[in-house]
Amino acid sequence: MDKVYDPKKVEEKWYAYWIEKDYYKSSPSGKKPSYSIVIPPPNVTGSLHIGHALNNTLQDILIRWKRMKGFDALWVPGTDHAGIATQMMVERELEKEGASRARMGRDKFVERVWQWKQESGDTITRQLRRLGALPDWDMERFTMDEGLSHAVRKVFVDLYSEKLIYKDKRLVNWDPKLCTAISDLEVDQREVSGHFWHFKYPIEGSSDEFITVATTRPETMLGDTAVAVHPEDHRYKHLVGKNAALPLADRPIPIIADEYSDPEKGTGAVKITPAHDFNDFEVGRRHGLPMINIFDGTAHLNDSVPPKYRGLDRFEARRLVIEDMEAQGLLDKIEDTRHTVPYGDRSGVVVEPWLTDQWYVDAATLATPAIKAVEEGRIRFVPKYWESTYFEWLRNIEPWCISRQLWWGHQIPAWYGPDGEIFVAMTEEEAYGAAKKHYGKETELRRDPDVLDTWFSSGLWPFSTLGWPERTPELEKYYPTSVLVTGFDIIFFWVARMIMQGLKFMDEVPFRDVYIHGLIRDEKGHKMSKTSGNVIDPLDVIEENGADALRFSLTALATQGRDIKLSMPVIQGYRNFINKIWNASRFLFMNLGDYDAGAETTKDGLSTYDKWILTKLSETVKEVGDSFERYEFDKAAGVIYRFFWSEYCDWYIESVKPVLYGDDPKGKQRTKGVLVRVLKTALQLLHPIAPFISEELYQRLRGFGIGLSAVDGGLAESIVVSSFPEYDVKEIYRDEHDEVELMKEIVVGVRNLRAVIGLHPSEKVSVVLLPETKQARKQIEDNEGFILSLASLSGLEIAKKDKPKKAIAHVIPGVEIFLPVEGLIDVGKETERIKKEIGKISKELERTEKKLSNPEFLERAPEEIVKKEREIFEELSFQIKKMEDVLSKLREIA
RNA sequence: GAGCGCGUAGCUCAGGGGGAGAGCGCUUGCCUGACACGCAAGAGGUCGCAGGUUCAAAUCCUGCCGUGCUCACCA
Repeated sequence: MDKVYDPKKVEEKWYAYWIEKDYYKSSPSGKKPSYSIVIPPPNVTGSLHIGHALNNTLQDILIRWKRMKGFDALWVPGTDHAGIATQMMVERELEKEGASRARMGRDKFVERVWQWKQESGDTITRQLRRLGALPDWDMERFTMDEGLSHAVRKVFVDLYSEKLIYKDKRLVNWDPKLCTAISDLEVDQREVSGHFWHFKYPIEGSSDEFITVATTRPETMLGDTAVAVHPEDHRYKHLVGKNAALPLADRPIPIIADEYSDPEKGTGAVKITPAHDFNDFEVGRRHGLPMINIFDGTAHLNDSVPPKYRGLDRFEARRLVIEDMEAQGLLDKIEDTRHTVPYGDRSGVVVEPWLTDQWYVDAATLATPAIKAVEEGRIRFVPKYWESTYFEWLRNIEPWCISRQLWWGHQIPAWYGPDGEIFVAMTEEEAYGAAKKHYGKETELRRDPDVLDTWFSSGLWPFSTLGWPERTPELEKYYPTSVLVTGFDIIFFWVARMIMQGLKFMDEVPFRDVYIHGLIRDEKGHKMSKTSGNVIDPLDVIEENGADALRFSLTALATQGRDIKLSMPVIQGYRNFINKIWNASRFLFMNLGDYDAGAETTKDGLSTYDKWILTKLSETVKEVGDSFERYEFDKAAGVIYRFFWSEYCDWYIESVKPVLYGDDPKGKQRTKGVLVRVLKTALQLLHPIAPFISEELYQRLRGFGIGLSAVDGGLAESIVVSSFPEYDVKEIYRDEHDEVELMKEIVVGVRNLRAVIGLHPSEKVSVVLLPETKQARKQIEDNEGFILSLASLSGLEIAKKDKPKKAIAHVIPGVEIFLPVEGLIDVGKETERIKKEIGKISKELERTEKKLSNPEFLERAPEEIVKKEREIFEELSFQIKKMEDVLSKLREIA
């Protein structure tokens, strides 16, 4: 066995083994209770980033743990077709080849995207395997699969027939680079520096009167159809009803009174451009104003503006409008300002409010039951406070624009007759059938060219992946799923929509729990991004430190309700832990030799230390199980870490060496038995978090004839299918536990004294112990070997009363420890050390005394608290008193 | 502007009414027959500030300060 664990030698091998053995498979026809998770499908174009690594590690932990607990665990993997991202990517590829989407035509282009998907679409799922994620690969889904597409059409048709989907002409967020509508959520509001341009609009029929408006978007003035002032604004009251002469465009526009105008803001008069501003749109509707669209789809000015400006880009137009206004003396002034501007989160260009026909979902209607489900606790967010984020959004939800002017995605199942009549149907034949009925004859139809927002299909994911609308065995057994594990950034995009759609079409919530984990940031707390160059690539980490080290790090850091600051040194720390496990096991294997596999089951003749470590193990088993149950991943990892390193390695293994190197054959077998038992149980606790090393070591144990019981009975041929340890009170040995804890304190005390005088670790000396009670005396006698060995002593004297004259001392509750010193003690230094110690303890004693002297405390505090406080008082008093003695001794010497 | 978090050791973070914790870093000493990705011993903290509730507050409440995120508005 290598001195250092090498993940490369084991990871691939065991992953292949798990697949070969079908451990990943769920079994809908089986009798086991179900536990199911659907993966938040990563973009098919994506590659594994650190956020995916965290998200999928947590899901894998839950699935592996539940499988070991005897559940029929289903984890559905898959990817999302990511309409815009994928289309953009393939278009870029085409560009390099000198081809283009437009020249190719729709069918060819879509075919090309599919071809790309076949060739490269599995990148991210391949990378998930490297992480050790073990979903049910036979259930892998893609949002554009035929089955899922069928579900999408069905949902569209049903919602349309209920009028929950409708077509409407209103302002949308239009991305002029991608030439498609996007939803509110896909708009990124960024604060930028800009200007207010104050424009003077002449009043019609007056040569010297003006009304001044301020704008951050001068070019839109070409589409103005009114100027609004507040009805109560005295400054402008006389102008209401008159017209302003819109400069440049040379049109009269009415001056209207509307409460939207805020007298406090700007000039108090506001230009109204109903076709290019959401607020103005509302004003326009109220007053029946014309809506003049001045842009084409790429945000170049169209023929609705004077010829001079036609064809200009919106920013060129802005420049020219300002210039022209200034030339006409109508530019009043320019103010600097900071304001927010909407950007497309994909394209990065400024989004235009643009008047188009789009398909909408009546989200408010679907939201009502979705709100109720969470209010009533049928869905539980962990941590709970995310519920308020969820509620706030759903209670103020806007119609959801679901149509996208793209080619890659689910084409909307709507067909138009020559007169614009709409036929929504599952298939083209059905549409034609309906048209024939409607028109009374065969009629040519034109299909709506648009596709649906990608989130529309991912909103169906928890049931569309399980075969809906068919009532498949999978759907029956695994819906609702047990938990959704995801980041808070897609609560609106995805979580809320799944809940709305799940309740609508399954009449049942899509998942019981929603576990929201944090975002991974760099060590300074900044978001990781390619542009800032601070990304930690999970694949690099795996390459360098192994998947288990990465997984353990992420798990240990996954505290609830906090983002994760990740850095390489932290990962290395957990890699060291993985290596520690390797070496503890290596130690065991080196000593296993003639191991009798029956030894681990014997309970007779267990030593105090055996019982102590078994107690610690049992406590660990309980805490790990409880932590997983509560999604407290960090705690589970922490408990395992401390148990394994600070108890098993630091104390148990060390305590056992004399036995292993001694000549008591029975004791050796018994000890090996306990070592094995503890190790294999610890490996099981570890397995959900660190699957590879736990499997590797378990397989090596099997080489010695050691096994774990399998969930399905018999011996487990892999730790994956072993039965997760259960807490057993019979394995708690309180007395032995306490006894060893005292011995550990004595050992630490002795080591402390050794360090004080700078003794070389190999130098064996003798100490004098003075126990306060008979019980402590007996325990020290019983554990002499332990103390001698772990404190590397040559001898140990248990004193009655006499304390050694020339010695340095250390006091722990109930025991005084003396290390006799050859030659002279440095009295000054020693006095200082003891005084410092007394000072520390005195402070604590003071606090206790204060409490105990408070009659109200004695009266009102619970009895156990008072009792405990008294015990503390006794302990501390003992220590102080003994150290005072030491001090006076020191004075005698001096 | 509104909502939600977070301020605990040098750093990253647990804890969450009753003796201040971990990891990393730091100091000192060690290649001790699993491991230097290691072992041992240490140093280091008015638990952001101010009030309040309580026998008892790092912990609960209120306010303030600092900090982060989300949503909304911006002529």
